[in-house]
Amino acid sequence: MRSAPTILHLDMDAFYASAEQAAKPSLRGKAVVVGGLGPRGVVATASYEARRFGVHSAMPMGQARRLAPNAAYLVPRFGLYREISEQVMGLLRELSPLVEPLSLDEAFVDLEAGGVADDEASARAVGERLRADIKAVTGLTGSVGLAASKMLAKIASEEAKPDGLRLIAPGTERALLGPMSVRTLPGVGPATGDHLRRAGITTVEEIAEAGEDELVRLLGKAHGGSLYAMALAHDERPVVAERDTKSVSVEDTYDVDIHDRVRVRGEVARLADRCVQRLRAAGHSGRTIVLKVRRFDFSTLTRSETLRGPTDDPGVVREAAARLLESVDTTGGVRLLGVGVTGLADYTQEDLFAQAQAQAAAEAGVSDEGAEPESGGEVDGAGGAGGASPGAPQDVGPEESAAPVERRWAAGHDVRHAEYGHGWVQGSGLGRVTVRFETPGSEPGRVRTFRTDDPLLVPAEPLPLVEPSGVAGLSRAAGPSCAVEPSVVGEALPAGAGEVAGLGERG
DNA sequence: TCTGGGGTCCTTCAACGT
DNA sequence: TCTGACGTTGAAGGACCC
Repeated sequence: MRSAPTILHLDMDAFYASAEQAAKPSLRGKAVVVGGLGPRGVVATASYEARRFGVHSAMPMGQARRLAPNAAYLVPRFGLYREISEQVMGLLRELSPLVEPLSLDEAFVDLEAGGVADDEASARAVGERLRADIKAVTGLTGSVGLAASKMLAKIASEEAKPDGLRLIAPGTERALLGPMSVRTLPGVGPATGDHLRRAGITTVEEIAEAGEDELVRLLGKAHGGSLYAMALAHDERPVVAERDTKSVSVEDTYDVDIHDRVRVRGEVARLADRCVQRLRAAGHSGRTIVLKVRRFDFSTLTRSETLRGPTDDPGVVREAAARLLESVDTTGGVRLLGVGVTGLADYTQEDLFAQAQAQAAAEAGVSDEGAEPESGGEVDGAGGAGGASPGAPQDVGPEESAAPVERRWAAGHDVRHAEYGHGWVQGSGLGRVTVRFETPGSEPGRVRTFRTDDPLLVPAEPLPLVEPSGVAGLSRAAGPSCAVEPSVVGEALPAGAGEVAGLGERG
């Protein structure tokens, strides 16, 4: 363990919900819940106002709605969150080359490696400046934990929430950790927590007292050993800036269980294609295809098949997934299907095959006529199903389709109206869409309702939460006027005042 | 209205090669 | 030729995290 608290853990406060509140002035100070709005959705993030009603992450959305019926319910906008995240990660990288992002809203930073802090005072100063910079650049708050190890820095940031900074001074760790619940330690979830509780262990101190042998007996070598070390505040894990992806997968939970075997096959093929798109976008291929099936009773099973070489061919993945499906009984219905690829490589078997062919041809002194299957020199799709070269997705976006598509307005998404300007979808249904016209820098705006096919209404990109000048907090007064008098089609939706519904999402 | 989506890591067991 | 030990790999499931 290092002797100074120079590991920093940053955790943005209620990130998705805070981003939505920053983007939508009318939601500030209100209960906001972000997550899947379908019948089987769960909460991704709840604002602190919503948490007062008992709403928390991973809670079924139906339960959240019962607890906080008047909260604003929004679908996540990962594009927006990713942009904010990149700004935040940029600030972290100014502190040190060793930044380890854990998710869009969380990261570790090795301050010592950055040469910006080597003792308690300098670490604290860096942490406070970082929080101020994040606020200025994004308009959002983050909590900072500082300690001598990753585990302790994470615990510290948790203690600092919301909008705070906590430093755990070296030498005080054991006393601090001792009375805490075992669930505080990373790697202790509901199952391990129960396991330990049945053995009479509920606090970190009791783990330390039980001894390593007992922990290993209870939880196995790897888990027990690491947990015992953590209980003693020993955590030597380094901050790792670059992590290789190990697998790529996609999965869908269906609003209603699927019973029709033909439909199941179709969904698996569709998921296989989506998975390959993601795989290619990441510049990977993979050798092991995994099919995941969650049945009507929530039992989950996986089937996998390892190919002779890595592939990024949609046809090959589709066929493998279809073969795997044949060994699964889906009578009774399935609620979730997933397709994944592991054993990743950054080349494909087809690449190697082509290389070998080209090499053989060169050595034999023959031209490459006939040996080159595609003009670009890259080989694709031994199965013949693909057609696009790697890195060039063959699917065209829906905007290129000539046929008119029924317009869907997702709750919370940005729109622009030719007359009223920028706003966001507050709800939709029954052929109507309700829009609140406001921007991050404006006062809370007014609500208008339109027909869903109103030609003056178009989807829009999210606006920056803070004016690009970087002068935070000063831009509010100069917000665009939303006081345009209404000449509005239709009336407000029959939802209660102030309620934001996700009607129309997911049908 | 019970229980998302995308990951990582670990454990157990079986098959297989040496 | 048979057998046991051992390591590796693959398959499946479970737990955990954000």
